[in-house]
Amino acid sequence: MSMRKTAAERQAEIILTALRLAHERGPERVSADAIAKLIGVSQPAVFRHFPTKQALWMAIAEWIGEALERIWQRAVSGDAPALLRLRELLRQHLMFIEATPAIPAILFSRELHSQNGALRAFFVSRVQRLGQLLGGLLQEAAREGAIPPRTDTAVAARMLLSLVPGVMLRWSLQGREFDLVAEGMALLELALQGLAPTEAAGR
Amino acid sequence: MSMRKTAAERQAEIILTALRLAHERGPERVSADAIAKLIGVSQPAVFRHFPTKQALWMAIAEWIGEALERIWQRAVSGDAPALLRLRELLRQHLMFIEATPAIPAILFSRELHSQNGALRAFFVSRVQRLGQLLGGLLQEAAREGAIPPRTDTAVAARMLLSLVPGVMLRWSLQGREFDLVAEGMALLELALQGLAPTEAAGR
DNA sequence: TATATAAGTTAGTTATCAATAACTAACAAA
DNA sequence: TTTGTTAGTTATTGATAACTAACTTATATA
Repeated sequence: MSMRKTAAERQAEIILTALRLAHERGPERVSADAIAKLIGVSQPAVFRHFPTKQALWMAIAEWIGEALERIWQRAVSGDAPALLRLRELLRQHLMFIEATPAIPAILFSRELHSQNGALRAFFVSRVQRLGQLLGGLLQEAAREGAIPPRTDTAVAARMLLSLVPGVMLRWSLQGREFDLVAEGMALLELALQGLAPTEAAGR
Repeated sequence: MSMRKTAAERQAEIILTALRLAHERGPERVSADAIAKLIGVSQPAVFRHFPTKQALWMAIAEWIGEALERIWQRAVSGDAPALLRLRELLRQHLMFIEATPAIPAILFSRELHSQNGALRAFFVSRVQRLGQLLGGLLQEAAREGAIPPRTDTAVAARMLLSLVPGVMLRWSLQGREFDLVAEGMALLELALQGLAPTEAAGR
């Protein structure tokens, strides 16, 4: 009957269960009690591994942040043309979100927006990090001649940085009834047309 | 000491106070008790005017929906070129959101995303309504020759429909430290460049 | 194999929430 | 001036939340 686990195992279990709950019932319903019941321990056991609820949210955020960083790094480092790498980065990014549906729920949650300042700061830093990566790829694309050299890559990066969460929000609001990756990539292509050097080179 | 008000007055007062609380403390903290304390009545008085909490949220949503509809109508109906009316519509839309900062808080709230199905359905219908108006303006613009006639106006409308909440989310996440209207309009211009008939006609 | 320690338990506390029951005071119209 | 309606009250309930104190047991290793 003794199903004791190491702290590291239990912490991972708690984080994954919290992600599941955040998606299924909403971030607000991620309670220590709900997690405990799902993994088969008592409610205070959760607080043994995370001293406060806020600490648990930070651990969840870091889990997401590390996963995203791996995805971004893999896409950025490559020798394909910059615009292709940018497409691939956003495609992988959207695929990860589709596979981890708790992310929109957490990103849009009040836990983030009004309650937990540290959590918000962490996500802001991740958004800015993505902005830097996109900006860098756009600058490379400008040097490669794939987009006009006069393009304001900072504004263009911020446009993509708005487009991605925007389509996520619509996806979340409409009950995930359209294909997030397909829709996101379609909107990306349309946005990139505006940066194409000539009418014909939109491809 | 008797500060009795008519039901209509009290209902309006409750809705406006709820909007204020949704912004200041987050939609989750919009409790009957908090509202009651702010307007100087007892907590059950709130439930006299709205039978359930959900009914209050629906009334809040309808208040927002009606305000937006007025703004959209004013911008759509006019005789300026369609693309100018589209810019004006989105500018007025963003100005209203800047003046009513509870809207992003509610739009991203769990109240909307996981809890209150009727509320979510209402906001989805409002988003679709905006999509129709934008799509209509883009079709007009295509007929006027302001954008290429082959443009897929439905996809373009959905791009704008993602861009707007996306910039709202970034604004909200970053603690409203940039100018929502200026940033939104800058991103809109960049997005419209992609639809411009020729390189030179980007203006 | 003893034992320290880390992983867990039971049994609480305090706070906040939506909602209801039972009642009262203001008011408008017949 | 009576009478029905409506806006309000106080008091309470039942859930659910985060968190804590005090105690117990599994397990790795000296």
